[in-house]
Amino acid sequence: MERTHEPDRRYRDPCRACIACDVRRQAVCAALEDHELDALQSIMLATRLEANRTLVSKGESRRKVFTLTSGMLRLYTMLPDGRRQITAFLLPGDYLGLGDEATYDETAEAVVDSNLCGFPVAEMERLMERHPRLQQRLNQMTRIALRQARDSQMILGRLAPVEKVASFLLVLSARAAEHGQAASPVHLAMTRTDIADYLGLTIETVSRSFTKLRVQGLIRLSDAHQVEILDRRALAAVAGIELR
Amino acid sequence: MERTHEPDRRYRDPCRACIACDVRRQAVCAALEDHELDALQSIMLATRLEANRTLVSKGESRRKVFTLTSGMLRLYTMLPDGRRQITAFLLPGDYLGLGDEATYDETAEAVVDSNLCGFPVAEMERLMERHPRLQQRLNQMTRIALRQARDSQMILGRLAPVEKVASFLLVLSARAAEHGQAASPVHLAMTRTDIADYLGLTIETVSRSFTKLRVQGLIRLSDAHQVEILDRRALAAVAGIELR
DNA sequence: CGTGTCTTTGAGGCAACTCAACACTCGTGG
DNA sequence: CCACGAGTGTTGAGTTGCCTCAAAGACACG
Repeated sequence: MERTHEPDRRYRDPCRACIACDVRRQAVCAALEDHELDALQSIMLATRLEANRTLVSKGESRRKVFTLTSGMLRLYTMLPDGRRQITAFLLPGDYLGLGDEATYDETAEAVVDSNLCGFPVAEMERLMERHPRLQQRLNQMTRIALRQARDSQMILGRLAPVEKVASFLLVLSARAAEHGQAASPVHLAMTRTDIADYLGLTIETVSRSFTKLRVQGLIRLSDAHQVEILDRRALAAVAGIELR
Repeated sequence: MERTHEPDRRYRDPCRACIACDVRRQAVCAALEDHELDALQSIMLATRLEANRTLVSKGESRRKVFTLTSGMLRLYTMLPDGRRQITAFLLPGDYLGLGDEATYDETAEAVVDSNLCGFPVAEMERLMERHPRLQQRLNQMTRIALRQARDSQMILGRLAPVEKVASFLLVLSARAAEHGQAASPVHLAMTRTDIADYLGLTIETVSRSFTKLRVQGLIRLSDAHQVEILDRRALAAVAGIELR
């Protein structure tokens, strides 16, 4: 499933200026005024990543950081015996490289074909010195990531399988809404294996949980990757979790 | 177990200047030079917190932030039905209030009698503007917390009970060593209930896991709260996790 | 129309949870 | 001094539910 050979296929698309970017208002660059974007754009390297390709591997030296502009990434770590824990799914606007260590502390792979803006770490740091708001924005994104990780701890540690899946759907729905998309037909770009490795379950249990929610009339599955939320309130009750 | 009545018993201890503080080199204040400490000290309010007292509750308005100087705190959130997930144990030098929202997003309680430095949020923010390194230090601590939370996701999602307990011991041992204490007789200040709520287990399973590790000769329990690590390598193998 | 991937469903076993009892420590008070 | 009770931890027995193993269905692609 995961390949590691040459992660990047770079290209420059002159038509696609930062100022007209889809995630202009959600990514790090939201911290900059329009007229400041050039500085960012000049060190930016557009990157296309095919589905299931590895962008960066855990332990690799951390030379570049990225903003996801389209598609989806999964961040994970793996145990020696192959068990995998996905710690986050990145959506457009999200940032990769929040850590400040010399190496990446997680592997990042594309869930579907994705586009990214890559920035050399050294130049990015120089830029942040000149534009403190860029730094601030990044710190804010780190705090958001921390909150999400702690929510995830609750989900992993204390929720039953059906509850996990219910809360997963609600979180995805909320995040889609934040990105200006419809909240209800939730599109699950990832496979059941990904969901299982994110929720600490097996694929069979994930599948059975979807079935349970469907039978109870809380969701409708037009196909395995399109989930219509029929009863949000009941779903939230099953999730047993506060909606943000 | 948790009480919420008047969390703070304040006192000023003039003999105990910041400059001579136990956690001078580990807490936020490590970012300041000795001669800059006055600024911090002038807005500081020493706080003593008895075991099992609540310092801040989830949802409460976030008026103060804290540095733990001695003792231990647990951070947790609770589901409506009483299930609890502890997301972190804070050790001396750790910071409470990394989030930037208007309210605390987790409850913090003392595991044992603890001492803290409290800082009004508004004054702390003003101080950070004047001392950017303070801000930087806080951001660094946020990134460390994020990494710990993601490690915890792996532990919660993919490790078996014995593996969870083994890795818990190793993490505590490593953190004790960071704080200049002995790595081997690990002192577990928290109860089995706390450990269970941190690792996503029941107290019985935690207890049985300790017994298994003991029977296998990996640890020695002089009492329930003193764990001697007899075979660190084997324990790491059981934990199945990289040692940082 | 085969082939491979992904998903769903079924059957059975095992491990973690539930329930219960007991050991131990530490105060308190008779 | 000992009895008592509360709180905490350990151990045992039984059950439930998730995981394992297996098979079949759904779908895309060549």
